[in-house]
Amino acid sequence: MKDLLIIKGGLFMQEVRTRFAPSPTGYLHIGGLRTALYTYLIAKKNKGKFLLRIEDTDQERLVEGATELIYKSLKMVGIQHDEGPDIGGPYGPYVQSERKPIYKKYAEELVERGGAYYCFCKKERLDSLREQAIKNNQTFQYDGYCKGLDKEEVKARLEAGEPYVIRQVIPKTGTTSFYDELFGEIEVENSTLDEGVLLKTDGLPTYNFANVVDDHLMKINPVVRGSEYLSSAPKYNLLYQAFGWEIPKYIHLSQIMKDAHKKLSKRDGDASVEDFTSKGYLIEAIVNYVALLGWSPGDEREFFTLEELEQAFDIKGLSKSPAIFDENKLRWMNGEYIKRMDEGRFHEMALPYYKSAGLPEGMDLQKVSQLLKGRVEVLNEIPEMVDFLVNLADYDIELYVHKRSKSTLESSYENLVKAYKVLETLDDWSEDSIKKVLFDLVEELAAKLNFVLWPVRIAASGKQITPGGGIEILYLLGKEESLRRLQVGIDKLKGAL
RNA sequence: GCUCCCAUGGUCAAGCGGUUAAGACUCCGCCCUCUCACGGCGGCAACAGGGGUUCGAGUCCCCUUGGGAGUGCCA
Repeated sequence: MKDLLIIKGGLFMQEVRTRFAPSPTGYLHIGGLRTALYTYLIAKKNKGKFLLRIEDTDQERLVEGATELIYKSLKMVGIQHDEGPDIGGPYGPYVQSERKPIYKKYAEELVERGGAYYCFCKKERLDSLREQAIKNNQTFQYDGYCKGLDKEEVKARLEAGEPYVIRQVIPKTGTTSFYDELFGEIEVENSTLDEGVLLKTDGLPTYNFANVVDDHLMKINPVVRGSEYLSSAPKYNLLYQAFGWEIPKYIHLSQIMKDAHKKLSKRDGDASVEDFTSKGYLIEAIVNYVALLGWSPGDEREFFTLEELEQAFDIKGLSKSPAIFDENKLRWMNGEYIKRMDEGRFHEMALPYYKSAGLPEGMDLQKVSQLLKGRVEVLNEIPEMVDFLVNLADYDIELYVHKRSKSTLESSYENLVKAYKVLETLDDWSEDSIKKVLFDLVEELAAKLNFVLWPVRIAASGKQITPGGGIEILYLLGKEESLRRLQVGIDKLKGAL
């Protein structure tokens, strides 16, 4: 008896082996990330293997360096494949263009078995057929023109070196069905299926053929892929049957949408994983968020590390309907990750942003980090949050008017003058000392804290909202700059009174 | 057009025949507070429509509507 592995109540009679099979056409985008993640998790949850296969059978769409980008992204995410082009494995090669002879051999075998046939039709003929179909409002299907060719003729034309493709034979009548672990039984009429190309003129297979051959040879089970393959799955089953191969379990994943109508795509801009990380999103937050887009653990948990996902994941929680990517919620989750991060790491990550914001040399950046950590959602918002520490912008004196603190232009002026006086004589410019003299002042005035601190903070920052309060800001600015700014405030108010 | 799939608040989602239909994000209010944020408390907001089946339907079936995917010598 082989191993028994349980997926959604069904039994797996063999080792679980899943594969992520991107085509190297660019960077890994969010949808690809989620497919890779779920595929990986299904393998890990079942103590199986996860492999990476590069599907580069479309030589025209190849993008230089794209495969490396995929390695890089997966590594960043923390997904490690057990077999793949870069690390090898018992079922290689794992790059389809390097498997060319294999597909030819199997395509020929399929012709022998009656599951496929040679086709010599020219592009022009197919184009006009397709045009005709569109005109008649019909689905295009190859008309089987070359299907009836007798063996001798085929042989002769092949020997003459005529270009050819190999097409799949589809039964004219009857139905074909397949079972998806998520969607259940799906049945289609064979008459709606096209006798598509399996092996192209250039000798490379189409996806429709390569995926079946490779998944079988690499012992992939279950086959996990996007729901865009749902409608061609019957054809794959027909292929497995024609070869006499065992049909794998299928798990088709719903899509990630940009909005209700458009699916998330590279063309719409920032949809790649690296676009998000470069904006200041943490990879852990991205992974966590994406994991929950289309999957639910079934309980109230929403924070997961990769390791926790490996434990918790179950295809029962997969959603059949497409999910809309909500950057707003990603922002929130990223903010949560930042809050939970240790201070040292946050400081390290924030440093480059301080640099680009132009924070002064001598400033206590650790303190800045302390103030920011609980307030930042995405790292790239740091520069504008701290800009006031660099320059005091020209601000509207109406900022001094604040109802809750009972601040008016007059009171602000008076309090600023008093604050200036006590601060001017302060030698130890530490947060504690500043706090002490200002608190003493407040006590002396028998006022509310904010009556004094509101105008101080406004004068020190020129902004209505700041990370940190007045005392913290004065401390960061240093005595000289602080006094200068307070004086600016005093002058502004004086001019207005 | 044809084929297939999907359908709970604005978004992510729990729910698997009997619930006051969870929770999270967003938004709003209150509290806390040296501003903001955090935190705490509270609130707005959903079963697309119509037929069945059933004692009883968000949950099962059918139709309609809406949406998505496929329809390539792309994957």
